[in-house]
Amino acid sequence: MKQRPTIKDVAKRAKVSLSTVSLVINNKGYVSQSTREKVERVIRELGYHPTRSARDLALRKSGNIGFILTNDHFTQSEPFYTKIFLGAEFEAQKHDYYILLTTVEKKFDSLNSIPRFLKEQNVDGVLIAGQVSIELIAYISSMNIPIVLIDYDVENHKHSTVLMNNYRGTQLAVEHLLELGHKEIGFLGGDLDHPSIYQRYLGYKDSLDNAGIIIKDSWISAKEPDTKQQDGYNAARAFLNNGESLPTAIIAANDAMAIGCLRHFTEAGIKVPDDISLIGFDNIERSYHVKPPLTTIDVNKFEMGETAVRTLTETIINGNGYVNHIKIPVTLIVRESTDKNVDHHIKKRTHHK
Amino acid sequence: MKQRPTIKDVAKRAKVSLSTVSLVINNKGYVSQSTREKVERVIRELGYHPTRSARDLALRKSGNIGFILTNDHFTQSEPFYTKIFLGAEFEAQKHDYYILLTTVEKKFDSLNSIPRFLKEQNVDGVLIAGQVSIELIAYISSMNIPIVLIDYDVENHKHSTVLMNNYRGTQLAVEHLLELGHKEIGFLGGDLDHPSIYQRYLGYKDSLDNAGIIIKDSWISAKEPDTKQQDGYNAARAFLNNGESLPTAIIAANDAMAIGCLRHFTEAGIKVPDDISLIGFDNIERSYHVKPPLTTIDVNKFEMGETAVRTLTETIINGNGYVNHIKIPVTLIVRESTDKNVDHHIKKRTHHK
DNA sequence: TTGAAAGCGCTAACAC
DNA sequence: GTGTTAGCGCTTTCAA
Repeated sequence: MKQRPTIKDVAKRAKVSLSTVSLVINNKGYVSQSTREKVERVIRELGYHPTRSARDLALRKSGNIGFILTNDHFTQSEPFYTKIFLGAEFEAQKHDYYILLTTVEKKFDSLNSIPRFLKEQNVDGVLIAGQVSIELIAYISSMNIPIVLIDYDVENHKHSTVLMNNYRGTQLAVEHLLELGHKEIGFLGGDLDHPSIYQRYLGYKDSLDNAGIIIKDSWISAKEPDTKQQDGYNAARAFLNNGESLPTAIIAANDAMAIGCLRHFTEAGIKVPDDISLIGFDNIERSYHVKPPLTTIDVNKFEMGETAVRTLTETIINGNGYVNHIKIPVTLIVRESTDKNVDHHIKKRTHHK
Repeated sequence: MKQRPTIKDVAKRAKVSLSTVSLVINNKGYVSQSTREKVERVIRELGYHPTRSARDLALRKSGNIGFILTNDHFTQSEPFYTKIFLGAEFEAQKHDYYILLTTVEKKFDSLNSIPRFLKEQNVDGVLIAGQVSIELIAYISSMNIPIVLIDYDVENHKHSTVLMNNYRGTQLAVEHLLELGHKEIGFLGGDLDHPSIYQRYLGYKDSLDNAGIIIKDSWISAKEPDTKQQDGYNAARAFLNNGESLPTAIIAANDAMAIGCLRHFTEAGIKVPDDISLIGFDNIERSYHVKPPLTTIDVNKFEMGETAVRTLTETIINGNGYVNHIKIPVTLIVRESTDKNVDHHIKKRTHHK
């Protein structure tokens, strides 16, 4: 790094003391308007910027926050976490923090899984995104470093969380379908043990309850082990084979499952949305490219990152007792997979007579 | 950050001076085996770790390297740059550097496009990945900060580069096809002005030249404006409509174009690899999922990141005069889109008589 | 409202 | 081999 001006140079040139310059830089204490302006001018002339390491040393902080996610999450093709990172980086800038990004393996391994910024105590707080091993979370927790969990909720912890509003998401989906005239609405879910999926299920169930609609067992398929495309495909087959009539619309636990479902329907000659409406969740890129494009639920990932950093900096300032659970709002994206196909059905039934 | 032991605590407890401890930590100078062991033991006992800011301040360096890529590149669904980042982070660890990742807009804008670690001079060197605006590169260059360009080659610059060996890639592709018995090999390229694409074209051309095969104009389509899937689709149509007979195999400038080409062939009833063999380039995720899975060229992204950091640290040490141009080796991934379909053709032609 | 001086934790001469 | 000491550039009492 090339030689650059120090606070001393600024002081000398502005003919004031070091501390005055420091006060100006940090907008602290009382400095007369005239000296302030003078100092600011010199700073500009010299192109002065405080040296981070010196400041951090004096302040006894690292000036960094760590961002941890799993390898899988970081290199997955859906840019979900990268967008969260971008939001985090944007907000960190406002608080004068740098973000140290690192990935860890899914399974905990006390030798390799511990990010070096933790070993070296080079962060003032940590952001954890997605399903990071609870052992690691416990480890960090034991170091007494402020933590904010993003898009992941584990039980029995005392950290702040930033999640998307899963419950509200399926609520929006149901409202949309009700407005279109649907009364028979199914839910295609995978692993209900996953907190997010369960919230989505609850949002669906409560909304129909509130609308006075009694959910038939045959409208729900939630026995799949996971929530991937293949699970959606299998679940769709289960729907078709259960001997009951299909609901007029289905809400899937996520887009991947919706796409799998769509694929099976297509193969079985069932048309979306003509024969049945379909809603996904997550607004992944592919949800837009399938035929028909999926109506789905979107969340602002950038905002998740921003909020997480804001919460983390507050925790750093207020101490570890500060805990906050934030749900980021979701929005309904209406595309072609939902329609008033209730009418079609009625028409069809009429024809059948 | 909680109170932690300093070098002073270690010295006191080990009953040695500060400098001895420092020497032990940094593996410098001469320290007797016995004191070294004593100090190391105390360090372990106290769980001591040097404070970065203090060290950086004393060393007058930032201890960070910047990693710049465009927003588009970072959030694209193909995890190309994220893998490069991972490799870079891995190597940075060895050199005791932290990586500050930031994205910039594609178009340069002197107000917003300049990463803050540059303004604040908080990096000792910079990695630039992909097509970052040349204005920004010039700006950084003017700051006299060491730069290494990754996967991007601009003319007239004096920086080190880490590129994949594009030339060797198409050479491998041609060799593979020749081994299968192909003699009529086409090239489906887009924008030949792009340095990487041009290298791929050259590798193709030179290999056929060396094999004594004279390339027919009709085997080459390189008039498309870009290298996306749609361009491949269009190029494939051009092939079919030029009135000449198709070559027996085609090498595309990248997987995206190959997939577009494949799609058009499928629509036109041309079977891959039965009627024609097809090779892509880049080994993107989708190249594996199309039917048939594409034979393609792969490069180790992780290694690109590692190499870039290694080169950068060398430049930081040796000064900006140090320039190195490194090509990362590529490998051929044989899948189902290539076959000895030359024989099929011959058979067909025989039948036609 | 401004200045002097101590100290943050570490490195690197230089002396012993 | 090991200890002493003077910074690195900044913040922050405490006086003035």
